[in-house]
Amino acid sequence: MDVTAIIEPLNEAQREAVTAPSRPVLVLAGAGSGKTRVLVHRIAWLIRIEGISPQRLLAVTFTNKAAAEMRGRIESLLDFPTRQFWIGTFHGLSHRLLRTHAEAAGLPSSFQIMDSEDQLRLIRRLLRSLEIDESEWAPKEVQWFINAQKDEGLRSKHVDDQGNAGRRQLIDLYARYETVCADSGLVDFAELLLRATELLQQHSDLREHYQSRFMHILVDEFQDTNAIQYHWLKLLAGRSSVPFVVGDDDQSIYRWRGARVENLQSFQRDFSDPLVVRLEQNYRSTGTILDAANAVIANNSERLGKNLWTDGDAGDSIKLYAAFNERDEAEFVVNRIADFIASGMRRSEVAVLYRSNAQSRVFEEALLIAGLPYRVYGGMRFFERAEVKDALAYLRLIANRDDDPSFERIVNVPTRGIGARTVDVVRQTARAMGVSLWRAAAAVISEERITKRSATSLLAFLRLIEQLDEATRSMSLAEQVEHVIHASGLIDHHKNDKLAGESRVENLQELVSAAQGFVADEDSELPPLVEFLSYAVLESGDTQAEDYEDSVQLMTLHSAKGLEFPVVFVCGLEDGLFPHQRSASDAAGLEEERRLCYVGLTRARQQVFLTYAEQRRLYGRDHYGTPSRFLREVPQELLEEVRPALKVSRPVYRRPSIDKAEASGVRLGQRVRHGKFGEGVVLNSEGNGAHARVQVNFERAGTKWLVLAYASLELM
DNA sequence: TACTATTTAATTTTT
DNA sequence: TTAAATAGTA
Repeated sequence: MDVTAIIEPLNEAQREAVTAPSRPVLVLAGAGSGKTRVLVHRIAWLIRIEGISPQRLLAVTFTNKAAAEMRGRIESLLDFPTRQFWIGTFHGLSHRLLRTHAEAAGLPSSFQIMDSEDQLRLIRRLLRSLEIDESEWAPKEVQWFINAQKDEGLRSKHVDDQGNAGRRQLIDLYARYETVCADSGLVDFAELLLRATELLQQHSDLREHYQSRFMHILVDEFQDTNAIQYHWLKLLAGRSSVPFVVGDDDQSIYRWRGARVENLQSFQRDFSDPLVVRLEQNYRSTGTILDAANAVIANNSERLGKNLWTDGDAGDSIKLYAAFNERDEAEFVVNRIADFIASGMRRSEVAVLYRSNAQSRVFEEALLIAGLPYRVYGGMRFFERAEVKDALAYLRLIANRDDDPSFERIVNVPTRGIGARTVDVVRQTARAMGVSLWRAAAAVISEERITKRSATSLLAFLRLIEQLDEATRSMSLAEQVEHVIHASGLIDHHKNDKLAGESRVENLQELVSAAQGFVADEDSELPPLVEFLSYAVLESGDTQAEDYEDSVQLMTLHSAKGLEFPVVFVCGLEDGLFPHQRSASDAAGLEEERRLCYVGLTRARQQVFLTYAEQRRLYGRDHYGTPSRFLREVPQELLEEVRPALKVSRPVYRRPSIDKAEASGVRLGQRVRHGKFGEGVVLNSEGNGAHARVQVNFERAGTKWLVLAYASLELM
């Protein structure tokens, strides 16, 4: 392979990035500007032209999907296996480091990973054992707190209580949580990163080893990195590695889970003399779509600045539909989809995007009526299904008896006469003795702390696990799984269930297939089972098994990031829904919503439809919203309002134009001042014209409904 | 222990 | 509205 094959398909900016000399590179890659191509070609360039050994490259992504795609594209471009080459997610690579250096990291060699659900269960159990009322501390909040600290790189001992008693308790819970995890040999997702970072920080020999090994470190979606990930990168890069990061500040939509766009700026400060390349030529969308997206995002401040352009056609105008209510909205969308399909388009070429998952329902119903197959993104993944997790819990307990969450999960699944009282005694004993539930169970039996009958049941459970371990020791992984799902009684348990039993049994059998298809690392000294269990957590599988049927794509704006479709519907464009009410109170939140809108628009290749509903049923109540402010940010000349053919069934309703809604000036989240009640925030509004009313939450006077025409509110 | 009634809370998501 | 979690009952 010569230079031309790598360079030929690139434009000038892409070429500049791909062929950059050995110095830090920051690629600001706009939507649809070929960022994956740049990463893949950069790697090809480094290997083929610079002659760098693949072992000396590290490529990091956020999702397994992105990692797999990159791997695939490198293989097809270079026609060369990428086995020895480190491409993976932050979590996957951290996991690899921790497995390789478990001892140095202070972890048992057979440590296991908890997913968020496991983590939440563990926290719930912790709160219960401390007799902390869940109404005082919602387990979710505690979980959020702990993860947020870890994402910032902080251990419980590092967190400042700021003289706040509530915070002090959270920190205390964090500390106890750390102890429980350590005792059970469990590691949560954030812990993978934090622990790996500490490993590199505390062991200079390892740090230097990896720093000199990885000559080049490539990072995808850099705007999504959080504090610990950035720290991780800096440690791995050291002084000698050359970082090559690709990101887009305008597509940063994960600030709420710790992502720091500022890392883009920090990068320019922390790495000397970086080359900054902007990819602004877009190969995806029509000129009209790009103009609209550029105009919307221009309302954000503190951008690094970018303007997408295309040398393609302007294309069709953007269509706007003002629906009467959410059902009318869905009907409109589905009718349009039917038109597109009638004109020869495939169903999978159309995507319906919305802000929150709850919105999918109405679209699903309408698609069902129209007989159009669809696929909803998100939801339960294979390895997250309850029955699959039960089976995995058996396997985890076989691999590690101290795994308390797994013990709790299956001690009485299927029911074997071990009731809540028995488990309670075991829990208390475990706590008093400072040992795992497994050891405590043995003690409870020998010390006769429970009834004879309970003791028999509990002993039978302990024997079962021991037997499963012994019986499967010489088996292959798949045989092992097969044996466990039968001998544990799980299969029979679900067979008895008439309702959902059949699919559960199928899923358990699917787990055997997954084990069969799992290729364990040849070099690893760990049992394949331990590796498989980690794989199951880190790569929890697809939301749905590949459905081969051509179907309309339904998803949230968040999950649409990185995808593209010829036709895109962005729905529910109402203030309060999109931008979401809960992001409306501060400027940063609003800007993130706007970026989300930008992401939505730039998913489309040919045609964008924007819709909003004047009336929307949410949580059983009708809401009368104003059209989203983002609609007003799309230049009028790019928009074409679509009106439905008049229908008899439709109530006669004066549809306020967007401009009129703007004229009222009162929007959700808007701060207002009232002569008598003082200052407050607009929570809700309904009606129009002289009847328009708004609900305002006043700081001093509480929540009130006011008629706009009389209240004379002052906008702030 | 399993089923039923009641309460509660409700962006966005990957690992 | 509705789904999920919890509390109460047979």
